[in-house]
Amino acid sequence: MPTVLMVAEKPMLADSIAKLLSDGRATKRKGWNGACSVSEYTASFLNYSSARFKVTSTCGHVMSIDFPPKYNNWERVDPVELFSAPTTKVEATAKLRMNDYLASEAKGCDYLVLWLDCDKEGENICFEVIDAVQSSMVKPHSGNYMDNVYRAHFSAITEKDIKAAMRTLGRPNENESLSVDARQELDLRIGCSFTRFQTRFFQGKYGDLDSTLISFGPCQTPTLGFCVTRHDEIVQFKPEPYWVIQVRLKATEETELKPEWSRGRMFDREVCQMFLDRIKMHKEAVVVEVTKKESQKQRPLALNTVELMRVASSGLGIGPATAMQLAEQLYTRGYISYPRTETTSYSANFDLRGTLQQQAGSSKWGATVKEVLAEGITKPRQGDDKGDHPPITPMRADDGQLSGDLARIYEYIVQHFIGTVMKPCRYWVTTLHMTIGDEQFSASGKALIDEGFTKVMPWLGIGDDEQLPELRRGDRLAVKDLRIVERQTSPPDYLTEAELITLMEKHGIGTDASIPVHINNISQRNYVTVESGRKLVPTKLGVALVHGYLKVDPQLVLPTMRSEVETQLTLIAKGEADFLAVKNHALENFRLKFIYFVENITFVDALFEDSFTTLADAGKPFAKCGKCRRFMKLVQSRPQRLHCSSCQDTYALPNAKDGLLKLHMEKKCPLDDFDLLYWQGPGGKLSRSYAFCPYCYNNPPFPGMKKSQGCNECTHPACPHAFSTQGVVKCPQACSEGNGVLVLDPQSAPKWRLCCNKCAVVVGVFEGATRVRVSPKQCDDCGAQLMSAEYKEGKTPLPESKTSYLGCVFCDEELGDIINLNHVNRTIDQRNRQEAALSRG
DNA sequence: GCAAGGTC
Repeated sequence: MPTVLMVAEKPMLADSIAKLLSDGRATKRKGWNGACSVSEYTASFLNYSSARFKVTSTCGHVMSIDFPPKYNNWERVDPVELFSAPTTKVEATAKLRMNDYLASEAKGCDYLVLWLDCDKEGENICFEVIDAVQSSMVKPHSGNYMDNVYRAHFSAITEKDIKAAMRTLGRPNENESLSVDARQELDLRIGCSFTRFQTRFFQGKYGDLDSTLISFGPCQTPTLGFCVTRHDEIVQFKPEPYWVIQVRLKATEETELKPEWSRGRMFDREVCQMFLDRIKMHKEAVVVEVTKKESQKQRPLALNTVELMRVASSGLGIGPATAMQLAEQLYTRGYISYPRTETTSYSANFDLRGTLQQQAGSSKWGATVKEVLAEGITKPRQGDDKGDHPPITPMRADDGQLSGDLARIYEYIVQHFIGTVMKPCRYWVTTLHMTIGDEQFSASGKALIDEGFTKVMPWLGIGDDEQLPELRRGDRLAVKDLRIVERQTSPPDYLTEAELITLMEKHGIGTDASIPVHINNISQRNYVTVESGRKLVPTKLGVALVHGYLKVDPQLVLPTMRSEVETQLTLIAKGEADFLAVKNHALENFRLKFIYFVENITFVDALFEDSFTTLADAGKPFAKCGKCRRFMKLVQSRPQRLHCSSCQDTYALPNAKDGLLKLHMEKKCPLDDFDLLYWQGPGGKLSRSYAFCPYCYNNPPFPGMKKSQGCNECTHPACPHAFSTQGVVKCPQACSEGNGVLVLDPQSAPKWRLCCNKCAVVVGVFEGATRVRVSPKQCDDCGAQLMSAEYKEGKTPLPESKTSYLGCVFCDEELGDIINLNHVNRTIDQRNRQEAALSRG
């Protein structure tokens, strides 16, 4: 009996496929990588009356593309090289060990059936799976491995579709896969080369440019472009005055009517005045016609991901990335169906009624649901079936466990679902046509006929205030007021997140899964900020960048940058163009663009100069330069650095966020006379800390030393700050990075501590001592340097209340708690646990 | 430290 391995794109799909194909008889077990599951059953296959089936999955892409490690040095590698550098494939998610996992499940299998999503990415993952399992599977008699590899083509996760796909297996499509390979390589080379170049060019050049990374990408940059384009429209907008005739009529005893003038806006006051003069003697308006026609507000289409993100942002004030995290949670907790889908149409056998019934007990909309169930469901509008997943729908009722934004997202999904099976909202639109003299005016209002779905989505409903008073042809209304009003044309508002999502979708920038990532990116990179109403306002960095591209090469920021490449890639997918030819052509095109951009960067820089202050104008005097003995300034915007304006030098500094940087007690480096500084990382008392010389930190003084090292790693044989004098003992953890040494942290009083100069180990010593020193003498037993400590009278924890101590803190058992090794042990425990987890995996 | 695309 042959064994057939079947692989889906995600665990959930593997489960569904196995369940459908085995009519629910499959047995399920957890895969050893912790993420996937394996379902097994027996059924017929090809000409075999009986075959053993194993259904499992990947978790998206198995592999990801990157440059080999030696190209990851931003200092040494010229970014233009990234257009020709080799690339390698690395596992997309290392901890899942997907290659090993798939290979182990494939052992002894005779056939492979690929059930990856039916799109280009899925086709590409097919070949990643093939690469992973090929050598583990049984070789076919023909000798050609691919003979036993099949591809299932399905357009919905329904019994009918999945079973049909199983009956009509095809082969994986290499061209489609190649088009994705090309896309990946282009994105990598283009994105990384531009990002590295512009980051290195601008970073450190300006004082208030707050960004450690100035990224560029074929999706994120056009996304930013949309926001800046709107910003430009607002800034460039010139308000123009215009005039209208405004009239107030007495409609009934209590109500007034303010109809609109048929000529609308007049951009010439004199002309407007002329019209007013012609009619101002009239004391009445005459109703000349009343039209009344029925209109409808359409129900929503079944909910997909992009629409959920839009509503979350504009209606609930929840950003797309957060909205998707919440939706993911609702899904894993069983409240809603799979939240990543493009489909806006329910399949023919979708249990609308059953889904609706689950909501009948709700205190919020139970009554409405019962009405709909009693009257009967209205057939939903016809949406688009993309064949991926069913629309997002509730799967079970709220059991009171949901709160906050999680509950709000859930409630919206329920309301939206109920809305799709209700009637449209019907209303009358009444329009009154009136004349005052020869001028025409009109007013229109809405009156509800049937609220339909707006009963459950009340914010879309028609308000009572939209009604007009009952009037008939021939009615005369007294003019209460007639005048010219001056107004101004107004600029558009900043782009909302919801509008941005729509623009991205329209131009094919990103996918439903990646749209929130791109929006997050441009905000985290400090290109835009999210303001009230989730409006996206570009920062001056965002504006300067986009204007720079527009000046040098507008294509770099236009939405067509992506779509034009996509068009080319589709030719590969269809087999109409050669993979290498298209890829190389696009690469060469962007390589030339890159070179041109580099050559013309001064044009971009000119815009930066207008927006940002130079280093010399920024920052505050901080520490003295060893060369000129003048104060260097500390520039605090990220990445923080020191700048000497007289020497025109800039020195990089330790750059973790929230760390503490200060002068090191007015001490100087004996090598270069620079003021020494002291750095404590963001973890407070548990993080590494050390003294360092800003010059040596950037220009390692001795062979074997690297950049970014402090005095605690300096090999100076005699300097009082170097580890040769301040080091106490080899790190007890034998840290992986090499020969770690515990070095006295010179500014740690009163919680004195030793920090390993290689790893995260921290040892507390002599807490409360007024003075702690490392002695030049060594312990005869263990070889550690002796340490001395001094305490104030009455405040000493030392044995026999002594106030001073000299000895080996590691051998002297009398010291007890005065030496605190807790953190060492904790670090070692952590490491052991990690290693154990890895070897188990 | 970099892209965009899958999904956990």
